[in-house]
Amino acid sequence: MKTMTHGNNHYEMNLAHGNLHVFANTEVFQSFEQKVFDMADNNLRIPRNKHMSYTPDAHVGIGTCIGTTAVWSMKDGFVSPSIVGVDIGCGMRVHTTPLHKTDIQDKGVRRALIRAIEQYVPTNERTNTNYADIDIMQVVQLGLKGLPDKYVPNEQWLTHVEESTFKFDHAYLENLPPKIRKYAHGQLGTLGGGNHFIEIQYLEIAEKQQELAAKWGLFDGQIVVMIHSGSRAWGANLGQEFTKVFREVMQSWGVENPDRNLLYAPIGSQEGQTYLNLMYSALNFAVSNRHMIAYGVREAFRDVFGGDLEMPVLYDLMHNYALKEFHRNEPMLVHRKGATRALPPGHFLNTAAYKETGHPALIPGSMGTSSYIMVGRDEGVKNFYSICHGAGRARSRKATKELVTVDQFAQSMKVGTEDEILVNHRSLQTILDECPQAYKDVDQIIDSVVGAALADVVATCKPMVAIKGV
DNA sequence: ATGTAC
Repeated sequence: MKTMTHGNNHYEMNLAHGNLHVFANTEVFQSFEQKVFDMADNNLRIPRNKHMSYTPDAHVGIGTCIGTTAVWSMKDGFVSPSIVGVDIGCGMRVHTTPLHKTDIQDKGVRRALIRAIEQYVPTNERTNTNYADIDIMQVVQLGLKGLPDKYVPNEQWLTHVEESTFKFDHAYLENLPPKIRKYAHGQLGTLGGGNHFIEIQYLEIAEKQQELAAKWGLFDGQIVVMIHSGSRAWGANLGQEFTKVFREVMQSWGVENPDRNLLYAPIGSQEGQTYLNLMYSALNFAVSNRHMIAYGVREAFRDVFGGDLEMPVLYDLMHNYALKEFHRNEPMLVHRKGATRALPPGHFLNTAAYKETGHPALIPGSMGTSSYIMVGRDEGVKNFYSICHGAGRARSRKATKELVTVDQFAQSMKVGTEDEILVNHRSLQTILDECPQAYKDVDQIIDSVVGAALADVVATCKPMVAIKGV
């Protein structure tokens, strides 16, 4: 196997079935296990691939590694539910506040915020919202534009997002899995489990980015709310259903891959079209879910700090999807599975509000560590403007529970000190598999991305409160 | 990831 280097932190590996680009610093690159490269090689067996890459947070996933960007031409390419991932539309959202760090340093105030947020945003399995005036079928068809006006505080909530409506052919809704509607309405505006979270953080603006930060309405010491959630059972049901559909149709075509969990079909096939169209319904659910979580968080902040507190959206964007994008003079299907789009200043794909500056790329850390607000660079073109989606898991949930003690977890949350990061759980045991020790060192990941000239850090977000589901 | 489960 031959490995070429293209400048800092950019490797190109010549695998048996095609080339894999890897963006990582030396330390991170050397830490990858062979399994992730074998997995890439299986993915490269899919014909006519235009680009396949790993960001530094890459780790083994089902069929395809988390941290993959994979591109095909819309004309003769492939679509893969395995390279979208099971949590379709999973993504990040940040809201700013006028508050300063010192306003919530008091633990009593922070505990009041946790209690208030939990009143509006269900965080436990099987706890639901009850927005009687929301029609869930309008939401999955029209995204944010399918929500009643009363849940849209102002126009800005519709413009500072990757897309307010993901357009698709609604006729395909006839092919929805039968059980998908069952819990959908009650799950809109709920957090979900696993790595999903709501964090209250304060900002440290990067020295060289004061001007851009000010343009985005950010200031040093500012309190912001970061939300990580997805399309809940709606996307999971679609993912499951189409895994079955694709496996059957691949069998009937006689298509073989060493990994039975790696499923794909031509974009132009009936199965490919059905999946692509319905995937967009999950993206509409996901962005609306994060919107409604944010709406609940805003209500909670208003209960604590007064009814006129404004919480503008900074941005909402996803890291699990396949989008049709125009690159290299043709329409391409860009899969991002645990990879974040980071468009540079002036790029035509930017939403109008961020055309001039490039949009905020929102990168979560692990619990108890920093998160980052970044901005893409022109050089990102070499990776179709994809950067990391977070720290990336370093070990499985099971292995984490065996390795890390609750005490070690508590220490990393600074429990008992003035700077303790407060959590909504009585015991850390419940969420031990989400401790920072389960993840790679996020600073190494960010260093890899910055060093590869894919993006720059605008602000570091330091956690003060972490709200997790189960 | 998912009121998980060929």
